[in-house]
Amino acid sequence: MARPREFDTDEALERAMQVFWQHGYQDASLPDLLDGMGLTRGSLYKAFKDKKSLFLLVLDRYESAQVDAGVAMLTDPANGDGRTRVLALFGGLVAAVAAGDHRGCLLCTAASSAAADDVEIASAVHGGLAKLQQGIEAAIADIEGIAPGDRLRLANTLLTQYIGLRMLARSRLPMGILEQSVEGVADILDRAAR
Amino acid sequence: MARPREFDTDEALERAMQVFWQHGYQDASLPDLLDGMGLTRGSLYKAFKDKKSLFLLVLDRYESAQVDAGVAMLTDPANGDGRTRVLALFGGLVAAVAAGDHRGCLLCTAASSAAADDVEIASAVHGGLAKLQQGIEAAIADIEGIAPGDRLRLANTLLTQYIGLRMLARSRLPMGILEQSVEGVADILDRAAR
DNA sequence: ATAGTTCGGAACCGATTGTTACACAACTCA
DNA sequence: TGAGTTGTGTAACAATCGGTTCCGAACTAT
Repeated sequence: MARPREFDTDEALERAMQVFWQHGYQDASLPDLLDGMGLTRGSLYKAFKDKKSLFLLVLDRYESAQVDAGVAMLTDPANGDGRTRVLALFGGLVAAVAAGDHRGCLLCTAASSAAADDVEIASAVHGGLAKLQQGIEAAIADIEGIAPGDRLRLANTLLTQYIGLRMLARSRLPMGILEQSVEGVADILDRAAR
Repeated sequence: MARPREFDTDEALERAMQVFWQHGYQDASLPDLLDGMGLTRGSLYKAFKDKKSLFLLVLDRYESAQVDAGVAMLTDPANGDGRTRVLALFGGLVAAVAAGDHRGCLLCTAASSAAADDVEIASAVHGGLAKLQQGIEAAIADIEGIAPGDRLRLANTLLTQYIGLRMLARSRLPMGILEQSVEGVADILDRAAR
């Protein structure tokens, strides 16, 4: 009935996520996206409406890929006890930076930018972070010695730590913080568990 | 010999800081700055060279005003013991947000934006954060029961916590984290001191 | 008075922003 | 094969960006 699409929508979305992840919502220019996605203006607007709609799809993809993977790791008993799983989350973060990944967290970057003024974007960002929050809380619940009443507060502390570290990862600042952050988190966990 | 400046340079710089604080370096447009500072293009370029030079002056002002004030509070024994001083830092942060201040941290915002690619800006940002790091470490040194070898790591953990909280403050997300963050920090301190 | 400097303000620069319009190509279905 | 439909590619859009340059007016110091 009509001409078929010459590119794979899913793959284009994946590439768009990489561009937004590196540059943020506003600082990712349309030429940046077109280059990264490998298509032209006409195709992009035909397939994804406009820049904001594309970003909302990317946020959704990020949540169902990156965030859900982290939550799955935090909640799967096969990965060890709760303490091990939490430390694995932060260890993965440090390892990524050591490997040259300075993109930080797509959600955190969006949350602190002017993009957060948009209701739909803010809502999507909030959903992703809340999901991560619950993942951390679930892992904490699998650590012995931590009172149930302390779980939420501790989870919030760790989520804040996670956000701070990902911002530092993005900054490329030689503060020497990331290198010993896992030990710092381990201290928090071990001293909370008594 | 010449016509005197009709505006106060210091006051203009203060207003410029407010604009950059709220919008970040890139997202603060020239009209934004002109409106906020209450002067015209000709005057701004005559007095401050260009946008980047103005921002560097603002970063310097931020460090010698906001950061130094925080460090002074962290290091002055008149404000109580080290624990009290650290908690006051975070308490002030929470109070500011509760009062409607969602500007976050000028240094943190700059650090995570593309402005950090500029060497001079990155250097100034690093200097400010390092100063804060040392202030926190000094306060920790005044807490009994914390081994000297643990101070730096604990200071880094708290600085990360501080950065994360200020990013959350900027996001306006209703995560319910800021409200109980002081208790979370108190837990970290109390459990580290044994 | 005069030389020197800064003022506010407008005009303009080239570049970039996200978006739209349109002609053409490609495909399916009858 | 031809009609109908949709994607592709490119040009052009209006708006804004940061930055620069000009101007007559205002003012001070010599």
